[in-house]
Amino acid sequence: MKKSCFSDKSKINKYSDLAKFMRIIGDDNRLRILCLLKDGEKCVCEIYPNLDMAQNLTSSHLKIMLDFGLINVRQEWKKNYYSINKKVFKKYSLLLKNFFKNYEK
Amino acid sequence: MKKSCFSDKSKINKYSDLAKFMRIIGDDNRLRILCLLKDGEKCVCEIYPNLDMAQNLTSSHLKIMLDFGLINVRQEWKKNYYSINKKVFKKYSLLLKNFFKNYEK
DNA sequence: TTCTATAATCAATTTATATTGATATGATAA
DNA sequence: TTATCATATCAATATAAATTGATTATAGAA
Repeated sequence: MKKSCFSDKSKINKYSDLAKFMRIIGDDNRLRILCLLKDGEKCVCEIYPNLDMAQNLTSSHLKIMLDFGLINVRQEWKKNYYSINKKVFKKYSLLLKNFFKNYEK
Repeated sequence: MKKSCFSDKSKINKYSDLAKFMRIIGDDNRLRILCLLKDGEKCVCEIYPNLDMAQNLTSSHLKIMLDFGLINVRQEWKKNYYSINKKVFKKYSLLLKNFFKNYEK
């Protein structure tokens, strides 16, 4: 019986990490924010009017993704510019790819 | 300014569907169940002892994935055999691949 | 019929997450 | 200094999801 799904500690951690990542991006608002950011760095003031979200709500979703490491901030004058952390995006992109590898064709 | 992330109805729905899918699999227990099922069809009685989960908890996670269409059931005698719905797996696999397409290298 | 195995369901609880409204911070401009 | 802009944070609330315990349903065996 294959045990690698659950009894191997490093695999369990990998899954729990992947699950957390999916909960981070498994939210309509955050997915839309990411979609905007894929187009390039944006400040909060550009994000929330376009997504029709409250400023504080937008900030809080940005903070969730920032804390997870999915995005970066850069401060300039009074503005905070957010951008995608490509390294982390790549990491999870590959984990997902691996998880689904036998189901793409 | 690129608007396709949020103002195009069909894109919004696509994202909200993808977000829901990620919430479905963004759970350690469900991810571990799926990992088991990738190995082939299993009945509940094979799943919960291996994952050290309560039987009813296992059933409830299976139901969540079944309702979403991610897995199939087949009844035989008193046992319910669950398996991965490859078509649905493929669908989301491709959506994810597309979402991450510029971040794999 | 009664017992047992397999599994689902329900109600209750716990835990986590999202959202809102109000306020605070810090920088710059007037 | 005061006003304003961009943003973050906090407390409160709302909503949703996970988990548990107990019960139910059903099929087959004794």
